[in-house]
Amino acid sequence: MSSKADSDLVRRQNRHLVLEALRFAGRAPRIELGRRTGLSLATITSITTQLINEKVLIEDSETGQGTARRGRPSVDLKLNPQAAVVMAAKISIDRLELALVNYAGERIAHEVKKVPTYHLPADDVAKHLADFVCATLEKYKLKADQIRIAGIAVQGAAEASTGHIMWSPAFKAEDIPVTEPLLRLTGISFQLANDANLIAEGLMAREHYQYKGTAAVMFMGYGVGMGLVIDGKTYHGSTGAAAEFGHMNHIPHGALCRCGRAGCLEAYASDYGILRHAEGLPDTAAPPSSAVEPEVMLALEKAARRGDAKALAAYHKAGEAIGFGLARMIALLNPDRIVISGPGIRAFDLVEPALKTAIAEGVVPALRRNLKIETLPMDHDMIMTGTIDKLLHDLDRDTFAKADSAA
Amino acid sequence: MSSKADSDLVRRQNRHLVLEALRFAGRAPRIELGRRTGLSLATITSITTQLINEKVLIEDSETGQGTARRGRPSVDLKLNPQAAVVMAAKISIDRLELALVNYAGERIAHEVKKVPTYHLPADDVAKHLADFVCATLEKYKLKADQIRIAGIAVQGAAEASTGHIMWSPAFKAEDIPVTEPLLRLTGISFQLANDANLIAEGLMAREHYQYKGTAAVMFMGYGVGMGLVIDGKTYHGSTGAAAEFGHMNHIPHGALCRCGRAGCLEAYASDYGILRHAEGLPDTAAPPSSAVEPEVMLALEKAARRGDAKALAAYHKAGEAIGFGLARMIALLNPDRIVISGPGIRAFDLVEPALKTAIAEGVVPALRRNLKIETLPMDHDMIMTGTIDKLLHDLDRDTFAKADSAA
DNA sequence: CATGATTATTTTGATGCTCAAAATAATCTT
DNA sequence: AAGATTATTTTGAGCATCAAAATAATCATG
Repeated sequence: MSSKADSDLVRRQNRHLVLEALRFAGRAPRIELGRRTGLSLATITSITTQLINEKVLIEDSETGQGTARRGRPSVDLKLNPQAAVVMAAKISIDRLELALVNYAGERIAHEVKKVPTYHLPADDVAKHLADFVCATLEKYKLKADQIRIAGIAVQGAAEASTGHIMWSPAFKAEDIPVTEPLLRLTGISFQLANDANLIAEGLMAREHYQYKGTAAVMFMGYGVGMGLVIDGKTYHGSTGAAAEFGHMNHIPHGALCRCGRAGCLEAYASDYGILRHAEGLPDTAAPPSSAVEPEVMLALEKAARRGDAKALAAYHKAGEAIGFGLARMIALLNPDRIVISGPGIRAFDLVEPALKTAIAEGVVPALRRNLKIETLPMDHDMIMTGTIDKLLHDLDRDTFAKADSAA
Repeated sequence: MSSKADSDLVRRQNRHLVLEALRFAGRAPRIELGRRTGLSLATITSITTQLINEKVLIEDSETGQGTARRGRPSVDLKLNPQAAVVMAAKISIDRLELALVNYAGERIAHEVKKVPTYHLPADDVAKHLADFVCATLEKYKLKADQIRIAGIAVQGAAEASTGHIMWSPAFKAEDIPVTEPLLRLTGISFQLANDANLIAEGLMAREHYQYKGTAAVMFMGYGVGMGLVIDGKTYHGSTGAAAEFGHMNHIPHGALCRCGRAGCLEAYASDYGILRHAEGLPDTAAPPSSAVEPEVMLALEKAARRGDAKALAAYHKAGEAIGFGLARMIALLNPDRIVISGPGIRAFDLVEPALKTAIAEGVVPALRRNLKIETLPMDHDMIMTGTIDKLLHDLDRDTFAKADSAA
């Protein structure tokens, strides 16, 4: 089991509790922190004065609501924006994105750079990113050592343990080293993670900052992805590349997938899979090397809504694939929630009937009795938001919850 | 996150550490407990004298190895067998089993009762069990309140949260209430769990008592089951009925399963599924209502080994089904180990080639690079052993690690 | 406008836990 | 019988939590 406990552990855990409560509430007086954490006011005083001395928290005299009640007025505490700078990056097709955020979670910067990613040699990926990072640091007059924590979100299979992108729709190249060269070129140590995992993390963390159960967050669009939250924690698998839902087999020896294998769920339910079927191409037709243009998918939706039989059949097939995929996931994990999002959700009404039928056919009733399936409109910023949430949370836990965080 | 920490938590966790070390070692002197737990000798003395006063531990003066070294001789500590009595039950087809174990893990009793389970009305299940429990208690001159913890293992979908057996091959009836009537009739509060989960728990717990990663333990035989260990802890899902691997869909609209649905993995890979295919019956042929006799399966194996084409094809199909099922699980969870066991493992050589091919076809290479697949000969006692291990572990954590366990 | 009521925070003293170091215990060596 | 050696216990310091008491900073009110 876990390791030995001592008074250090106690303080660390309770400091973390206070920081978490404050991150959730934004600002709160000591008495409310006591209520939220269950700690006595004496302890809250002890912890907060320490944190204030370390410049992790600040008192905020602006009374906030003019609610002039009698009695000594409370004084709000909040996270000190100056305590740290966080850098979050996002790699997607033909586009790099970078955000700087202060410790209070306020965005300092948001930069975008267009880079033709697909044909980039593996070794150039980190170079482009590093250039972008350095330019941004310079623009905002920051030194690398002021970045207290940094992370990168990428679509596809990201291996956290090695810091390599094993495979991503943004690149033709495979097994791309990222974190090691970035550290060398910029002096900043980045964490690499799959974008779906990060969205799931962000989403569930927001959910009253205390989601406890098991949930799957699925994305449909150019590809099909999934982030898993198991017993309240995002699950990353043994190498950090879990929940490859899009490349979970749907039909043995089935349709040809972008990844070169046959029968993956994506080959039926991603943009190109749907399109291929709607166009009457055989399942063995090679997937396109670049993303399907949004206009093309919009046109296909319109056709389906006009009643075009081929288009409808393609969406039906996609719904069936997703439904059986989810059914298999449910059989294995018995989650209490499924959240479906992604750009493809625009056409969710077209896939939903087949999806529901497939789940009904593929899952033992006992397992779907308490299951909630929700949809969530896609917001492209969710990836950045999730990444930032995770980084701030890690910073709270691993750095500022420790007693000597002063630095 | 977790709740507030105080000195109580510290003591509880460190007591647990000591108990765990002693359960693993069997017996050990204080100095070794210090080494194993990382706690100072002063703390070990404090904790152990307390535990000895509470009669949870005892000193064992029998020097053990006659290794007469110089210096003050160490004195071994061990778990006090008298500290508690644990009851473990197992429900399988036509058979109830009961074991009594003392706190040191030594078996006090092992009773078996033949009961024709299949046609039992739902309400009689708990009655039969209760009678058996009461008779056993009487035989060993024990009162119900001496049983400190009790658990039941059952094949099929057991819902821990409600204490109902949702569905089991042992019963025609469904949704059978178990723990509630048992408590009423015997005064003992049982935990209900799926047998595969319990085996997984026992297996991984033994593994140096510190297995940390993600593993799947699969069983093949009359049915197909799975127990999941995720990040070092057995995973039970939101209602306690996770890892219904046998009823994970393999082929949409596929072969008829015992559970009434179509295309479940079990319909291809369980004894009856293999047999049905070997006998040339259609996939829609109704599964038998009772277990396939072991002799029949042995005969089928022999036929396959003689080169009988139909038998070979049936095993091939089973291997493919299991392989794709595992491939899907791997895509989702990226485990670092898969352990395959169960009575069906006798014929593993017959299914293995197709199984391996299916995994190779169905899993992204990155996810199987570090994956270990092992087989383990089935030992029917594993279920009992796993149940007992889990109960003792729970007892350590929830009862004896608490400071006032004296009772 | 001074005094009391009220609410928030800090201080104080008690208690519990771990730990390093010193003290004790129980052996074997010589 | 006096040392050497190894295991355990005792002692005193340090740190954390908490309940209760003390203090601070307001509003209410006669």
